Amino acid sequence: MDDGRNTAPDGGMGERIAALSRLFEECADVFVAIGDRNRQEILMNIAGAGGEGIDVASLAERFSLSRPAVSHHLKVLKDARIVAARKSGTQVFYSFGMQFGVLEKIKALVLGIEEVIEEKSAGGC
Amino acid sequence: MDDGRNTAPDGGMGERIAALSRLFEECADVFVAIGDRNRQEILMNIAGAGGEGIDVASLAERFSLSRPAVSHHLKVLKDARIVAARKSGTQVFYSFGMQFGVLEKIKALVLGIEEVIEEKSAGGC
DNA sequence: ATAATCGGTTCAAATGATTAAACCTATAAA
DNA sequence: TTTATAGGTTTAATCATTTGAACCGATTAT
Repeated sequence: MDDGRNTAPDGGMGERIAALSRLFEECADVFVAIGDRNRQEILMNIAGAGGEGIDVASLAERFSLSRPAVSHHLKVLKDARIVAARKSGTQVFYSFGMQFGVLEKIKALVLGIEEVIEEKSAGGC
Repeated sequence: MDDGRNTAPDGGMGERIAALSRLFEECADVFVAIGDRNRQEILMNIAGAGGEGIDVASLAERFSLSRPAVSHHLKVLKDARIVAARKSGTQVFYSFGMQFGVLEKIKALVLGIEEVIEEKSAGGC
């Protein structure tokens, strides 16, 4: 039952695609988060801010963006586990922190894509 | 005004962040493309379709999506160099083709992120 | 030639994302 | 206590994206 040529067979290739699909789904919020230009620049400012991180007001005044807008983007980045928030007094310092399995998933995704591409060029002979 | 604490940290780190920022910007359209759930599923169907690819009508009937909608998503994926289009008669077959430097840029991005993270944890002492 | 099919494009409507003002909570200082 | 500051949340407006109907060009068959 596994001479799988086309669509999505139950055998080897289908399983691989299914795993890849799962990874894509798990990374969706990350891609949405880092696909936006404003959030990319916010993220780069956070990344360049040193280990202490950077507070929201300092970020806001760099982008001609309102604080609520920056706050919203920070929430998107935080929910995607791309940045971490550390509270200190009345202010909140955001720091670059993709290390919570996010990077590993992206790396697994890239690897999965490469495998599928290899499988394709190998199956063409 | 700028005593080098906030904006673009001096020396090596600033250069690294700048390079990372450039990569982020170059990958933006890719992230937007694969951040969308519909496009992810379309992409997975293309990836599981074999080397010949899959035509638009076949894709459209799998998603309870109109053909123009699918066509739109395919354009987004194609513009981001994630899929390739091959014309055959009246129909167009789309195939998975991230190999036009896209994957390399993502890998460079991941590497750059890892470097920044390492730099951060090393610079804390 | 006409007719039929496939798929891209245009356009307007619906949906979703971004934005800033106003407001609320929490912490710090007076 | 009161006052001030930082930042998150809510709301309403604006903007971008998504969607399908209608249409168009290209290709194939009759």
